[in-house]
Amino acid sequence: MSRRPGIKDVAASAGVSIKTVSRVVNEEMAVHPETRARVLHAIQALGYVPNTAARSLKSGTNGAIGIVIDSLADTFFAALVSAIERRALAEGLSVLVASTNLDPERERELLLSFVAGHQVAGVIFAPVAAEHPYLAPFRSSTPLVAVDRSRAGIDSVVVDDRGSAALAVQQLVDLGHRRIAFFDQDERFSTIHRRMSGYLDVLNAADIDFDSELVAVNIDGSLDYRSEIDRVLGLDDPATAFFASNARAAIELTTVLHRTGRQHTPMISFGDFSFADVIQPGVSCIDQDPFLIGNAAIERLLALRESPSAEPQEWIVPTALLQRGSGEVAPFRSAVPLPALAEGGSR
Amino acid sequence: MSRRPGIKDVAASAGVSIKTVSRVVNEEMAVHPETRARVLHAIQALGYVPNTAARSLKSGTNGAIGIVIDSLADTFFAALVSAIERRALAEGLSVLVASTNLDPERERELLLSFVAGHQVAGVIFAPVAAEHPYLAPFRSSTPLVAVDRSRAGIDSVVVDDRGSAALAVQQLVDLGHRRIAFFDQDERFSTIHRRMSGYLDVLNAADIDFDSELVAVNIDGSLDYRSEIDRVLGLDDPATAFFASNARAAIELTTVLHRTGRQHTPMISFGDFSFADVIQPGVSCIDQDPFLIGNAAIERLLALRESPSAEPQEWIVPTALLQRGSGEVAPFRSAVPLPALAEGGSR
DNA sequence: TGACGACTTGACAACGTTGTCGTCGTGCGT
DNA sequence: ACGCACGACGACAACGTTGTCAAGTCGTCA
Repeated sequence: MSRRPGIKDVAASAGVSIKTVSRVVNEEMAVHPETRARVLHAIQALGYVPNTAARSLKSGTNGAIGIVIDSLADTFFAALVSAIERRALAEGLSVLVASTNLDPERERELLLSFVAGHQVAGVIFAPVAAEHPYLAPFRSSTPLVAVDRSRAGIDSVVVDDRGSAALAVQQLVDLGHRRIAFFDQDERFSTIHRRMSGYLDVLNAADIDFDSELVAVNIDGSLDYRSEIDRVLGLDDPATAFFASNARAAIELTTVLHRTGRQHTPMISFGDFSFADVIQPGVSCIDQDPFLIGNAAIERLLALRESPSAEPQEWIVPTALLQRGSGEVAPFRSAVPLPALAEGGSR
Repeated sequence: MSRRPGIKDVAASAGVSIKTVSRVVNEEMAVHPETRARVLHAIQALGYVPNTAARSLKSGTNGAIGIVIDSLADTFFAALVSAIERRALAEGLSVLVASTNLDPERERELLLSFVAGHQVAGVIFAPVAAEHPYLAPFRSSTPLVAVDRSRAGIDSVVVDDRGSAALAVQQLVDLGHRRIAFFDQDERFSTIHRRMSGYLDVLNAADIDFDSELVAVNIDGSLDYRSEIDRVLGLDDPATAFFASNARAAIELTTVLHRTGRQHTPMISFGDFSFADVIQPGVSCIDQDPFLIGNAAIERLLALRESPSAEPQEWIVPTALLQRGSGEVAPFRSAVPLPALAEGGSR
């Protein structure tokens, strides 16, 4: 049979030159209405669809924005991509997604493939490696925006990790907690490092000694939450509350605590998750809205398209402490007198 | 400054012809090792990355597989895409994702853009429209696989909606339930239509009259779960159990029931969701594994690449009824004597 | 009437890569 | 010594589209 119809076939069928067809397709003016109608009819009849590859070869850009994230199976990133896609659509841009699975080498491949290979109109990525020297040649021509984790010299959209974490921990301290477990510390994420700083800030300000026994360290994602939880709750001076440094940890914590009948253990999570407000008690969270972050990221990217040589900015997206119950509970056996707050929380 | 290095620059720098560079990049044999080394060195030095657009223009395919789904914010689809991406990566294919938001017109645009515009190596899509006549010209050249919802004449990967739903409803009937609410009926999805058939199958076989009062109808996603739940529980002959026809409905049901203190109302969900096994009682589910479906879909797609003219097949991916508690409860006031089962469920 | 501008159209090159084919040299068999 | 096969490489066209530029038609104004 015949191959896909190309612009040539349309031109022949409409009795015009290929350039005129091109003009019609691209909605350039200066085409006689009658000619346009003939061409349109031929396009319709043949089912012509312009070839994207040829188009972007010619124009040097492919009208897509590349997104590189940790994993699509992560609901935070899935929602992030969804937000970006919606806005990109309105802008007439399509979306190219790929996951790194936290592998810096794969990150490199993907970013170079997008920027140099596909010549995307811009890239939004959750950085894995500490530095991305290989992106330097493209800085001036392709807008790059880091999300979730910031990097020096690159436009970034992040939340105030340190401050937000401090807010959460402060609430626990105000309720009388002195032994707050930190789940989990993970070398791979600078965000978590900053959240730890916020945690330490509060302890310092409240004159509470930092105890590394209260920190669960996650090596390559292989932390056994069950046994770590048992450990910190079994210390001579046990934890009276949990601070989950990320949603994944919060989910694990919640699951284990519920399964073992300790669902009333005070806890606050950095990062919301579905059902955090359904279970009893509701899990109090620092809410890090993926839609907000996604929208901010693509907004920044679109701005960079206009003025490519703008200085890199770091955008801080606001968070909120959602008080749902789990984080508004004083220690069961408190050594200090409780303030009026006690049970129940606000809201 | 200088523009991005092209194959010509590499050729000049290495002192060879562009064709030789092409050979090295594509790992064709018949290149002298020493020459190859020179070229490789030049590539390294210049930071050359081959242009994808030109490549796919020449070869007629772009080495990507297109995925068209309802929405990335839906965890089921996010996991599905994640599974497909992993397998595609192993195959050296990249992934192009886009959401329809259930708009058939947008589905059409996306599918045509992928198949005709981008000339993808294959498409996996969750069909929205009842028919896709515009895909006919590509049937022979581009592998197409429908997921989640099957369509005549197109390779499909689905679960046995009718049988699985029947399995769940049967369990409720076996426990003595005669008034089982169906949440929700939604015209837009044929899967839900088939699940309804399974529901009716069981009622018929058990000689239970179908009562349309027990069915919550969702028009364009605007169902008010809260009031519908109140309605079916307030009937003269009220519902004693719920069958959620989809995960979204299950989440809404669970949320409302928990918030209103009726969390022990018997219920089974078609479709698992996170935390279904954490809350108390756990929500019994028909488990429809997105990874299983994703893997099957891409496996079928890869097979179609080998033999493009194979007859369309419908693959049925197995489901499992996860008994977690909520679906193993007899009616509170049962008109019939209870079998030995009673409370607690198996597992 | 002639010239000039506005509008419409087309021929052709170019984008960066790969496929086709031909050339050149070298080693081997006879 | 001659021919032949084979390995290594390059010149050139082609993929489908858009940008550049020139050419054609028509109406209008002096």
